Amino acid sequence: MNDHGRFSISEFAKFSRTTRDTLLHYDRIGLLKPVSRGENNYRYYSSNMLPVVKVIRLLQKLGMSLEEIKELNDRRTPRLTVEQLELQIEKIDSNIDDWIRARKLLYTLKTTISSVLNADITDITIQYLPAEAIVMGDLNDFTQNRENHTVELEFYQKMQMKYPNMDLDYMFWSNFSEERIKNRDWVYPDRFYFYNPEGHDRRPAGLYAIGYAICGYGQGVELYSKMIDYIDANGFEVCGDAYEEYPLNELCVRDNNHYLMRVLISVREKTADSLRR
Amino acid sequence: MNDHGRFSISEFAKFSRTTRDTLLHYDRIGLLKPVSRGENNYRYYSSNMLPVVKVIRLLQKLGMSLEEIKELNDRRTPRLTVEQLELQIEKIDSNIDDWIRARKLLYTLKTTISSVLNADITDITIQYLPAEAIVMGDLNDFTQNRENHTVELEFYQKMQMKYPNMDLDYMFWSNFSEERIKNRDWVYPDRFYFYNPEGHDRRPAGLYAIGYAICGYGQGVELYSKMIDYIDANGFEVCGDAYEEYPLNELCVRDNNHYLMRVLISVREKTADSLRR
DNA sequence: GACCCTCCCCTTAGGGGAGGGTC
DNA sequence: GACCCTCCCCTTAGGGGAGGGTC
Repeated sequence: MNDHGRFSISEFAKFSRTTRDTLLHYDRIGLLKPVSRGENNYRYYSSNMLPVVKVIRLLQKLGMSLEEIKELNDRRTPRLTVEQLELQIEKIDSNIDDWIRARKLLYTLKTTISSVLNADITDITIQYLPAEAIVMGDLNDFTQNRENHTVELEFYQKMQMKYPNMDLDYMFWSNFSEERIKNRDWVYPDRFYFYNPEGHDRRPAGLYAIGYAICGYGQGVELYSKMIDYIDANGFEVCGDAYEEYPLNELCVRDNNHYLMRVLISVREKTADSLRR
Repeated sequence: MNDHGRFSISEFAKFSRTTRDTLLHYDRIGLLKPVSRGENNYRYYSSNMLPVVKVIRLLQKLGMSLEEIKELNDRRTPRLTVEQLELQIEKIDSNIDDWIRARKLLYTLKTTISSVLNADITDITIQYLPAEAIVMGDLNDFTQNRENHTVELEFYQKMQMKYPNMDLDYMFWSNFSEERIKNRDWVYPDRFYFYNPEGHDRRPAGLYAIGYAICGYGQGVELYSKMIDYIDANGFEVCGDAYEEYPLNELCVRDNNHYLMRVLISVREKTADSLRR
């Protein structure tokens, strides 16, 4: 094995799966010079330089600028290289974690949207739903006319404290207590929650009245009245929390008055006792 | 939950873990406009826009330009979004695979360098070495004065055919047959090989004479003579292939005459029979 | 005809002020 | 004093020719 490689620049570019332009640029900035120049001034590369290109490209993908790479390269020793390699391996591990999280987020978005794509949204229905993993926030503090975004910010910050390792980039929705629903008071949600496969809380399994409305955020209040009438008229009664969420929202709908709101209200069949009242 | 968010641009930047400048830029190119502008012309954002920022950033990380993202965004419908999400999830999976491969490469480099950092390189030694996973090439064709880089290119291309799913970005080294060593002919290697945790071939377990030289590529030939003398003088004899590799090379050494060459020659103790000859 | 050279201009996604107004 | 606005200039890592020579 000798060092007098005779790969022309384009051959070497193909060999190393980069481009001629990239190699020209590396030469220009002094990061990677060809082993030799022909009498015609042609650049010649050696196969030994291949892994060097590979490592440069990898460090770039890991976020280093060519200048930083050049600096490392100019000071390289076996010991420093081992140190750097260990560092970069850690970075790769953290990248992999990031991608796994990102995947979870996209997957949750996908299943959320898919879940309503084929749903019949014109009718109110009563369905049994299995439990679902969510993260439920603390009681919101809407006293003294505190502004909406302050309360949201608070929720978000508390969540970050409580679950420092959890991804909080999910959309969050509104939860109303049984009392509030019975009082027909559905302006200020008691709590915020969001779906997350790792959530420790549960939207409990059970019967739910499910209704849909196409509307903007907070513009679908009349659905609640309709649902409560429907629940009563069909021999059911509210027996737990209500959940208001927007499976189709700005992420996939352009017109902000045409989001899809879904309301779930926990119900049970009326008992003889409740019928008597 | 209403839509009249009142996050100022800097608040929202912090909230969404981006920068003010980025949000300004998104506004400028029409990708993400604030929900409203104050009378003072201040930009106001709503918490609902948070996942939108997240998804934009994710798509960027997945290699899309802001223009492409804007285009998708301008045509978004629930169905198209689901399609896109599926596509991007596949991309993430392929990214994860890429990082896992990259990790393997860096890890192999690291262990290779580490393995000689503390080695005593002044003496020739005889050591038992366990088997090691490698990828071994076919017989090289150096007939008719074929050029070195042609043979290397051939090796590389054959390897790509043979192991289409294997990473070929490793450094490859020279293997000499027992005959060649006995004939003191170590210019043209019989085969090339490289270390790879997934290699199907093996550098067999057994006794090896191990020698080191600090030199440039192909400049350490006298080590072979020394080693053969040493082997003979100590009651051993060559009984298999020799391996010539450069654990410290351009990747971690600046001076191309100060690489570290390591030669392994397969040996066994002389038998009574071989002593008699 | 395909490949190589140098020189020069262009792009994306923001970052960094300057100069002036607002909370 | 801290934050907001607009306007304008700057950067990194190449890609895309043009104009001319080489295999």
